[in-house]
Amino acid sequence: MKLIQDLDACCTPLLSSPLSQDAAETLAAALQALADPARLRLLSLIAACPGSEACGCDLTAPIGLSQPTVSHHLKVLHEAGLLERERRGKWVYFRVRPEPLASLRSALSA
Amino acid sequence: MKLIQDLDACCTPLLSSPLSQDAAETLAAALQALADPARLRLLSLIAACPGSEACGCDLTAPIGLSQPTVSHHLKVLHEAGLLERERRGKWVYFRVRPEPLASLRSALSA
DNA sequence: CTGACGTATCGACATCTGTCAATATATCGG
DNA sequence: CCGATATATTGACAGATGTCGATACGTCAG
Repeated sequence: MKLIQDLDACCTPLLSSPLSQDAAETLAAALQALADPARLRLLSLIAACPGSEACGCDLTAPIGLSQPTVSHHLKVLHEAGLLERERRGKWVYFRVRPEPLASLRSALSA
Repeated sequence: MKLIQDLDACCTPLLSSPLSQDAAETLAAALQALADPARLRLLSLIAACPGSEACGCDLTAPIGLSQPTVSHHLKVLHEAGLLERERRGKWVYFRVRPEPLASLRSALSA
């Protein structure tokens, strides 16, 4: 399993030099985490909340998927480093981490 | 099937407002086209060639996959608008189109 | 026309992925 | 401790995806 943490380290801009197999796998894993409509909507939904953070309990209804499915997508985003996760009592709050998105943007440049 | 052409039209920056289901599907389709190690390597390989263009016949060996598989990936990239395709005699040349990558970068911004 | 070569398509297959219902785990209020 | 509520995990399943060998298609040289 590729670690998405080191996107910066691994990924010179896509169009500037040929990617190694390893770099390609790392970058692909990061893109894969984003390449799902439900996950994109979750990210944008959370980003639109005050403080760029939202309680998990407020995310199931607007996405229109079952609670386990939403939980699954949140886990994928969290493991990709795109979301911070914080437990407060019975609730779990998620906050968008903008850094990996910035890394992705520069990896997709010339 | 989502048309990736209208990425600009559809996709306000991810973190600026909640995505509609339609916009999310379009953006996800574009990301999906990129989210594969072989395709990323093909893109970067082609971009590194003089004129950002390469003959298909020179792409199979460095990628290390069968000819049908490489042809399949090139088709995916072409249908996503990421590659131009031009036949010259028995050869087919591919050129990187930077525009959709730029659209993706801005879609992944705040 | 024929053979050679580059490319595309087809069919098959294993694997991955998104989804849900059922169930487990965690936390709190009383 | 108990019940209620939020969240996570499990198991199952259908559909998508990456891969290959075999084969078809296009184009050119002779």
